[in-house]
Amino acid sequence: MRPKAPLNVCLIEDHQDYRRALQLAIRKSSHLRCDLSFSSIEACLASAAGQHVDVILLDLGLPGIHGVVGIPQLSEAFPHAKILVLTVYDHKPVVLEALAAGASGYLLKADHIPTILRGIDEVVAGGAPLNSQIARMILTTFSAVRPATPEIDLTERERETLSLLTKGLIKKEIADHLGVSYHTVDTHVRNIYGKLQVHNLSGAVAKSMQLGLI
Amino acid sequence: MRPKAPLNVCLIEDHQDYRRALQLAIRKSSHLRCDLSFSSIEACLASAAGQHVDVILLDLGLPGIHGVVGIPQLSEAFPHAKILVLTVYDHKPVVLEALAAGASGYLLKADHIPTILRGIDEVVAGGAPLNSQIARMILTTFSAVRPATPEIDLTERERETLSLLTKGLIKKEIADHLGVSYHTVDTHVRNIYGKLQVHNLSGAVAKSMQLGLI
DNA sequence: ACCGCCTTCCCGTGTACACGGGATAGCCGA
DNA sequence: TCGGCTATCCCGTGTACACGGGAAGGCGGT
Repeated sequence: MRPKAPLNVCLIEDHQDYRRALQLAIRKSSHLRCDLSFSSIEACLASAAGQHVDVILLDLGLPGIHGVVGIPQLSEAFPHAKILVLTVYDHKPVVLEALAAGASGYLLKADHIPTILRGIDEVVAGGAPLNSQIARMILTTFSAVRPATPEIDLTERERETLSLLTKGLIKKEIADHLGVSYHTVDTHVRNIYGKLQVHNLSGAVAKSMQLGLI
Repeated sequence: MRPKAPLNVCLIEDHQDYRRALQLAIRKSSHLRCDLSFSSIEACLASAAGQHVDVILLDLGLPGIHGVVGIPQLSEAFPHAKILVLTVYDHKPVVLEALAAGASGYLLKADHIPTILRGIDEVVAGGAPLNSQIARMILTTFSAVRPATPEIDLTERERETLSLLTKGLIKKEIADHLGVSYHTVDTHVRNIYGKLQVHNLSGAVAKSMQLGLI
């Protein structure tokens, strides 16, 4: 079941107490090793470069290089390592950035130690351990992209108009873009309002993006 | 910590043995009840309609109505229930369909019983328990869509304002909502324009949604 | 103590939008 | 052939917005 060689876990976490506790907990698992532990990304890159690392447990709110910024650097320095974010931040932009930057999982410090240990194993096994709140955030973010688009059928021109609106153009610019008059665009927009049941441009843009119409 | 009333869990699973085992395991948790257990969606809809259910553990490969198809029907019959998929299927289309149809979580039968029990609690707490393989699938599916977000830090008020804008409210309504004057909202919006480099509401809404700022 | 940032409020001008009307023309299916 | 849909164009009125200015209080950091 377990791989024969123990997994090398590297900690990057600036809170001494939490880091120590984590390190101790990890060391209790016979299949895990945790000899690398740093309070900043710089320190890790400086001291651990070239070492074999399987999993990096990374805090985000670090002194010096911020975790999100450091993810690509860590990926480069430790190409085989999976990066598992472990932080208190649960704000959407941070989460999305971290995952986009290459993190393989995202746990919160509110998660219990056993959950974190399980996360280490899961990430090595090719999984993506996510705190369930984080998972929900991601699902709601992307469920916008694929709702069973309930019968809102815009005409071709309306879709074009909407698409240009979501680029921030004003009606006049859209008119030029489509080679029609301002009035035509205005009419299209009115019809869009009717179909989307909104009463202003920002509402139309919001709704169309939520419904994945564009 | 625990809510006083026990949570009602409903099982829909056609494998007798697995269902029994699950039911026993759930009943061992003092805060969970599991009196409803069916081998098909039809049976569940026929017998349990109107009952109060907190969580539905749903298998997908069922005789009769397939799980994915049944999710909307279950949502309608049990509006308050969270649907937690528990199946062997880990194929992407099935997973995405199930989640798009309204499932609040997706676990695999390979997950251990304690994981499933934890999933029940998480889903009730508003989380989205995902098997880590499933989570990875979702991340890779959507990571293509997401460009690296350049750091845009809005203030709290700006975020609130933006959030209300994406609901289609006009400035005056936002002012009322936040309990401030129109002028204040106007100022916030101006600052948002500066940070997002746009010049109108629809552009701000579009950009913030593209960047996942809200 | 001071500076910078956030939040709050205000004035005024010009512009863009929302929406009530209306119209013409082409295309397609009944 | 006629009604329905789409696309195009137009007028006019009232409203909302964009943005130029200005200012004051709070709060945190130096």
